Amino acid sequence: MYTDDKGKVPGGEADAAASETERAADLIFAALVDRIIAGELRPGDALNETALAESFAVSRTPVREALQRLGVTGLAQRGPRRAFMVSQPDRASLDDLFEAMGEVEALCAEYAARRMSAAERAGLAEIVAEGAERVAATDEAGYIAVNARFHRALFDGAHNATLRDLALGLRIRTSPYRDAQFRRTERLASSQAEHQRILTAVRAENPAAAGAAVREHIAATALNIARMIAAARG
Amino acid sequence: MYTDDKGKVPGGEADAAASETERAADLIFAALVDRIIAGELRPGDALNETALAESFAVSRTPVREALQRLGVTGLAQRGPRRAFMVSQPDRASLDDLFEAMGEVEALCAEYAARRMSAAERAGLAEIVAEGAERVAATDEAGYIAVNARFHRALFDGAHNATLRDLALGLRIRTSPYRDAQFRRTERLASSQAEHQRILTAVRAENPAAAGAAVREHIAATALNIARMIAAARG
DNA sequence: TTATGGCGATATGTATACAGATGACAAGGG
DNA sequence: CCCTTGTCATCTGTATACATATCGCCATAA
Repeated sequence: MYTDDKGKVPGGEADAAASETERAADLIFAALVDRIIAGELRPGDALNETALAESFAVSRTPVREALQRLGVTGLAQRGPRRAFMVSQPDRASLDDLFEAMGEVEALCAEYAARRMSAAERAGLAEIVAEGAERVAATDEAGYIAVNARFHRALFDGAHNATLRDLALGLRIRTSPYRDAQFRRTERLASSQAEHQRILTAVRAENPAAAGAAVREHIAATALNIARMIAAARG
Repeated sequence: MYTDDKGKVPGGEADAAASETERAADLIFAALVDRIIAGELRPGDALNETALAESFAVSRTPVREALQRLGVTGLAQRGPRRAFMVSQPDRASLDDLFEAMGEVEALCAEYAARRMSAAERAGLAEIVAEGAERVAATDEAGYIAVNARFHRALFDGAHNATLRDLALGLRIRTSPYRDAQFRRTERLASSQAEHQRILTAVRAENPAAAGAAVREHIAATALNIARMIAAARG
C-alpha cells in the first residue's frame, strides 16, 4: 500500500468540498495505482477497459475515468488501439524520469532543511532509526515501507503543497523500478546510510548538503536500477 | 493560443502510437485550456457539464473526460456538488505554486545552460531580440507570445522531457495570473531585462547564474502578481 | 424572527447501447 | 516465398438513459 492514510494520490485531484461516499472511479484508480506499485501490474501490461470493468464488477465508464487519470499522471501510456497500458519508458525516458525525480526531491530536501519544525526533524530521525532496525533484520518489505515514509516526510517537510505533489507523482512513476531493487540487490545497507546522511544535513539545517545528499541518493538508486535492467536483458 | 504547435499540453498524455483523427474530448480539453489561459474562463468560474456539452454540441461523456484531465492537471478543482470549477487557489496555495514554478524553471535553466546546443542558444537569443522589439512597440499581446516562447525554449533546452512537462504544467497553472500583469502593470521592460540576464548566463554556460536569474525573474513576477491581487481586493 | 427539517429540483455518477476505427489475419497475386 | 489487399473481429469513443446524492428552498415550530 503506497497510497497514504487517506488513500489519496496526487492523481486524485484536490478534495476541497469532498464527500464521504467513495466513487467507483476513485476506488479503481487507487486500486490500479496500488497494483502498479506492488508490481502486480508491470510496465507494458495491457489495461483493457472491458476486462477491468468485469474484474471490478462495474461498467466501462468508471474504468475509463480511472485510466484517463493514470494516463495524465504518467503511470499509463497509450498503446496500439489507443488502448492504455502500464507505462514502459525507454531508456532515455527513464533516465529523464530519475534525473527529474532527483532534482525535485533535492529541492524538497533543501526546503525541508530550512523549514522543518523541531518535531518534524525528530520524526525524520525516528524513521531513520526504524530503517536501521529493518536493515539489521534484513526485512526488505519492512524497509520498503520505511523508505516510503522517509521520502514522504521530506516532501511534507518542504512545506509546499505543489512541490510535495510533484515529488509524490514522480516517486510513484518510478516505483515499478525502485522497489524491486531492494529485493534483488544488496542495496538495503547503502540506502540506509544515505538516509542517515540526508538526516544529518537536515538536522544541521544545511540545505546545500541535504540537496547534495539526496541527489547522490537518487543517482545511486538510478544507477542500481539501470544495472538491474541491463542484467535482466543480458 | 498557448497550446503549442501540435496543440499538445502536458495534460494530454503521451502520443506514442497516436492517431490522426482528433477525439472530441481532446479538442474540448484543449479549448478549455485555451479559454483559461486567455482569461475567458477565470478562477472560480463553474464548469457545468451539461452546459459545456451543449456549447460544444456533444454529449456529456467527452466533456467529463476533458474535465477530469483539467482536474488532475490542477487547472480545475471540485466545488459544491463535486462540480468542477476553474482552480482558485488561496493565497498560500498560490505562493506554493509560484515558489515551485520558480524552482522548476530554475532547474530547467541550469540544465539548459549546460546542455543547449549552439543552435538552441542562438534561437534563445533570437527570441530575446524579438522581445525587445515588442517592448519598444509597447505591444503587450505580442510580448506575451514571445514570453511564452522564451520560457518554452528554456524548458526544451534542458533536454529532459519529464522536467519540461513539469515546467509546462506549472506554467499553465499560473497563466491566469501571469498574463494579466503585462496588461495591467508596467512590467514589460523589467521582464525583458530579466530575460536578457538569463540569456547572458545561458550563453556563458553558467548554470548557477542562469538558475539564480530565473529564480529572481519568477520571484519578481510573483511579487508583482501578489500586488496586483491585493490592489484588486483593496 | 430564527432555526430546523423535509421535500424537490438539478447536477453529477454509472450503466448500457451504438458507432467508428484500427489492427490482425487470411487469401490472392507477383 | 514475400508482399499486398481486403475483410472481419475487437476495442475504443460517443451518445443516451437511469440512479443517486447534494444543495437550496419553503414550511413549520420554537
